[in-house]
Amino acid sequence: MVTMSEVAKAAGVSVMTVSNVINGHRYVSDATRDRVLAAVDRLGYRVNVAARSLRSGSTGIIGLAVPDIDTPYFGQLASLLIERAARLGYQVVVEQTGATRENELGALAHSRVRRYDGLILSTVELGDEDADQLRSDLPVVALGERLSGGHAVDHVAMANVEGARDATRHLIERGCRRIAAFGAQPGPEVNANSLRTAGYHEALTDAGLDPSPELAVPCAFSMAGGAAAARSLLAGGIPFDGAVCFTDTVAIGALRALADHGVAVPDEVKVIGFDDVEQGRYTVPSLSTIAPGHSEMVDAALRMLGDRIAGRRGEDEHEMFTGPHQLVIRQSTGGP
Amino acid sequence: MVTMSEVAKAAGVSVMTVSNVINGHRYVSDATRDRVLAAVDRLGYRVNVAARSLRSGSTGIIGLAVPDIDTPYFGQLASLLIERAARLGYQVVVEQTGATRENELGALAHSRVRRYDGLILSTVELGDEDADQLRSDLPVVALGERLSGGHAVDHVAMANVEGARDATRHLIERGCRRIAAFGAQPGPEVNANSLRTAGYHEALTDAGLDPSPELAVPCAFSMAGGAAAARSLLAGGIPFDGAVCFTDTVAIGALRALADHGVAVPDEVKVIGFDDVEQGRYTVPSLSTIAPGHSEMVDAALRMLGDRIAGRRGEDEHEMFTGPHQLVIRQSTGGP
DNA sequence: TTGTAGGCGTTATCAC
DNA sequence: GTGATAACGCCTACAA
Repeated sequence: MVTMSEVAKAAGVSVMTVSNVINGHRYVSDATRDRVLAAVDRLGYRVNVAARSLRSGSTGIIGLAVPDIDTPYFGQLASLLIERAARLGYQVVVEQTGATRENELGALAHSRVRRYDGLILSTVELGDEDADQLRSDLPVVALGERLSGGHAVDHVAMANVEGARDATRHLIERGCRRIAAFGAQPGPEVNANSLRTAGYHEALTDAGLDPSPELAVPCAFSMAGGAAAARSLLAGGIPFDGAVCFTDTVAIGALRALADHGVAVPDEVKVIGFDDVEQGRYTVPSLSTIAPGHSEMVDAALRMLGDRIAGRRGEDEHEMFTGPHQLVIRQSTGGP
Repeated sequence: MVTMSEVAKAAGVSVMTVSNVINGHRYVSDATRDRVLAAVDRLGYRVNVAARSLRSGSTGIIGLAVPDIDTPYFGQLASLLIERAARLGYQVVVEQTGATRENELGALAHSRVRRYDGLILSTVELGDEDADQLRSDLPVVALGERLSGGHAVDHVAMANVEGARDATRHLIERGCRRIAAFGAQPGPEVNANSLRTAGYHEALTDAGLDPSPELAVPCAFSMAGGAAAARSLLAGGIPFDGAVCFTDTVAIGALRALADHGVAVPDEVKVIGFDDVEQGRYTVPSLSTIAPGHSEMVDAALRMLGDRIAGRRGEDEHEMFTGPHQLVIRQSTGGP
């Protein structure tokens, strides 16, 4: 392993001069710089980041903890984050929690966190009761909904209520009267399910429609979940003419199940998702959805993390950002 | 930041004893161990990996360079790799190259590589002419096809020729006679396109069918690419009754375009993909495909990397592994 | 403009 | 069983 002192020896200068050249500091003559760079090239010297980290106290690495990266939503999130972080000079370690509370806590608690300058934690199962754990010395930004606010974390959220409300309202405007909600799960907890359920109910109530409990079908946020939810209604003979799916993956699964049962979308049932994953442009029919402002969310998360790493915000000042949301109309609700 | 020496002081022992406890070494009495662990807990001590890395010379980090992680194929690859690597005690830094040769080389050349114990490089644009660059002091495993073999790298590949041949043969057995290839690009280079094209031709020839150049449509390995390829045939009025798509994403795009043109799959045209991404189970119709043995490939890559990191293989001994492939029959070719 | 000394936190070695 | 010491490679001060 080539070290600075070997380069220094080869170039006939001191270690410090090599360091200055490597880090682009001033006060190095052109001649010296050239000699050093030549030696660097010749010997194949590369900075040892471990030593640099030890010295500087920072690692240049951000952790990203998500349930599973092989999922359209989290894949897109990770892709954006890695790209933007790279521009800021950070690399990203991806941890998969499998959406278990245990692993989400693990991402915080494990010794490995000493490796990160900051952590972006996409919480799914982490609830209010765990918020204390987030008070670590590690800068953390929570990305998700399972926190009711007022907690000791910076937080980036989606417009869950408003998005689900707009999606439901859109179906109502398109003439639907019996609108199912796939992924619904009313409850006191603050999470994507309950917030979107609230938005769904809000739109129904605003339109003078009665929420029918049998149309609020809980399901996993996955294609399999969406397919199962749709099948359960179809098999039960419960009529519906619209489906608000709480994620695009749920919607894709629902489209699949509807196709299996020979139900025409959008003619007999209109379907809308939530997330605006790229996939939705290519389903048959293409999928209407709520775009939750991924790009803005990633930017906000990085900005918050950067501020905190740099100590630009006090221990007890916490920021909150909600992504802008937008209705995207495609074929599954009668769009072009 | 709590250090070992603070813990040592609190527990009334030396730093070395703390280190021994942390690392589970022998020769520590139970009483001492308990005292140390209590102090660790009380002070919230966490190992500083930078210092440990500096000392040990290894980082516990593997790099994974892929074109874009927000893609079903690479997402699945990354997910599997992160999971398996975690079990081996490694974390994974994901780099996105955008499939440019420049960035793929960058993943190798940049100073940052000193951060990795090893690198898994999913080559797309890196060709034979770059193989020399792979001769770095960093353990590297190439995952992909753009290398003709005999090079100075460990290499994990897919059964491209055989997979494409089996896919094509399957369409022929199902009665197709004018079979398009979306993503085809014959040529002397060794890459996924040309190898799969070769397999496609092989199956046609074996069956006594003439490869018709107008049916070999080059396209990007993406949904947009597949849609464009299918549209170009449809718009050109070129008849075809089968389509071998060189990736599942291409196939999903093709399904979309066929649906737009009112072409029934599988009745009028049978479609098969390559990769077996989860998505393909939920398309309408569900997608027949070639499963390339992802799991085995990831295991092989990690094993090779591990061997090399541990120095269990000589500088000039290089290994090569080809994943097992399997035909998966779903609705798009008349399956259940 | 260049060089010297010291320490970041950890662990291997070797005494005790 | 436990502890003192010396590195690992780099960079901030300070000195020359």
